[in-house]
Amino acid sequence: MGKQMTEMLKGTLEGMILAILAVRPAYGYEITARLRDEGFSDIVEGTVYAVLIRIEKRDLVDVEKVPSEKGPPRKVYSLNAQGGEYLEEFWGTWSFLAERIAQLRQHIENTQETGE
Amino acid sequence: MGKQMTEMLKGTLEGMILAILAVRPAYGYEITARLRDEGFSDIVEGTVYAVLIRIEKRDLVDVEKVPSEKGPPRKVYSLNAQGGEYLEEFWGTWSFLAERIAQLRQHIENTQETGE
DNA sequence: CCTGACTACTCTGTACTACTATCTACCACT
DNA sequence: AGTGGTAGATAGTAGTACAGAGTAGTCAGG
Repeated sequence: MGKQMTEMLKGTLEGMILAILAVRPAYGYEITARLRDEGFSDIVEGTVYAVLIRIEKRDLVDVEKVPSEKGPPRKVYSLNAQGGEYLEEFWGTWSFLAERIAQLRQHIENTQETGE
Repeated sequence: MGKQMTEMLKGTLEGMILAILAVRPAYGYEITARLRDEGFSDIVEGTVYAVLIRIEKRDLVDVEKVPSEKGPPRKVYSLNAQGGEYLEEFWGTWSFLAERIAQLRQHIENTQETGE
């Protein structure tokens, strides 16, 4: 994983996982696989589990143990009301940051064009 | 500063500062003030200086001491070639992440509409 | 003239938190 | 016994927050 990406994931990975859970409940291994499919190719499983444990402790998700055909039972996480609120906050924070950064980028492009 | 914002700044603040320097050279105090103007109202000076020292050590910027009318001499930072490359990388990483997150958000909205 | 208050400016040290790497361990089927 | 799905622990690295110190000018009041 690139160093820049690693740092950027701090503060966003948690939100992304909550967002995934907002679509539908899922378990750790599945979430890892989905993230990998979406291009976060070398995300570490341990990282995802750490996030899941954290959000469970903060009571942002409900947990249900479901037996799987292979291996130990899955822990299926689903977003609860509190988690929904937290996710809303996340979108707010993210939007703010993304807008500022887009602005900065725009500013640079204008500068280069006009040679300010 | 909100906890979520604090975490999100990890990995992005550095890029933002480089982006500011890409527009024109600047010194620490000035950068802090500009960030504050743009809405990052409670960013701490010490945080900015830490980033500046780091990017100087990594040789992403050139430094010039300029006497100021008030107070100690300013350290004016300007982006060098290597810093420019690094900033390009940053935009790449950021774009990737921002796109995925936008996709996730879109997905949630669609889910809510159609009740998938 | 001198002192103290205020502003501009830089830098340092400690604490907190998140992600990574690596490893352990469990379970079921072949 | 081996393979693949599944969960978790631990130690290490790195970035930001916060608090505070230090330096160098200006200006008001005595």
